[in-house]
Amino acid sequence: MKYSKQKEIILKAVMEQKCHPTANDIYTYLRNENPNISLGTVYRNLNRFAEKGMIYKICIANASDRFDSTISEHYHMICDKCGNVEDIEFSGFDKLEKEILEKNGFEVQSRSLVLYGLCKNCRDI
Amino acid sequence: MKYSKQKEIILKAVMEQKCHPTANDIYTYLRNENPNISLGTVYRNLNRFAEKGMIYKICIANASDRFDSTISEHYHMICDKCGNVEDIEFSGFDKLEKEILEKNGFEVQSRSLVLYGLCKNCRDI
DNA sequence: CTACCTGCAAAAGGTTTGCATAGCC
DNA sequence: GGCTATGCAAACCTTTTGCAGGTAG
Repeated sequence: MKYSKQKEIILKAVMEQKCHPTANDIYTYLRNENPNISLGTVYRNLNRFAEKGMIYKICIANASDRFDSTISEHYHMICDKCGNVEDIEFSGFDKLEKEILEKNGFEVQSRSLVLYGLCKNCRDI
Repeated sequence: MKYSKQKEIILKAVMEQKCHPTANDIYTYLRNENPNISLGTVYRNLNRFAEKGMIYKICIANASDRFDSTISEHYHMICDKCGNVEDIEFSGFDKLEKEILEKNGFEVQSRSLVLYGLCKNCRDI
């Protein structure tokens, strides 16, 4: 992948943000220092990075995709009330995927698990 | 919920289609016999049914939502090549969700698991 | 009668894309 | 110099919504 200043700052921004930013979050964040950067470029590069496995793209029901600098196997829980995204460590799909391959002939290549509910804060209110 | 002819045929259509139809699939299917039905009505009612738990809404990354007449706990695998959706039976989240509640205070209310990969047919090609 | 429903069409929201220009190697 | 990336804006796709008229209870 060819170097560009934009790629550099977009990737850096994802790494810095701990809160699972959307493409638009990144765009807004970068606009401060780089008023000319375009939303199209942010989308293009985030998707490229995700394709290459450099970052992880989280697809969420009825909401913007989010991006995550953590690429090890993990999943997400999202609060239906405040929208906060938290990480979950889980690695319990091996057995299931083996069974699926044997029974259905389906070869799993990636997985998306999102748990929806209420986070601690919103439950307490 | 108040009766309407449209609700009746939309619900019937979901029950008849075994292939996890999108809202637009249902719309196209119903148009043959009911040229006046509107896409808005199809969306409105599918969402209402899903809210009431009468059908199940499957949210898929970068694609239209699909609807499923099976409402028991199950998940889906989707072929990246042909787009086919197959059912998976799985009920292994109880332990994980209990841990999450204890550790993070997050109360899971619903879950979305989608496995992406290659189905038998597409692997054979 | 009244509340809820429909069809229609327009709007919304998120994301992608075509094009001309600019930048890396 | 050639090829790829960018900025901009328009297009795109799916889904939602406002409105005026219709229908169930």
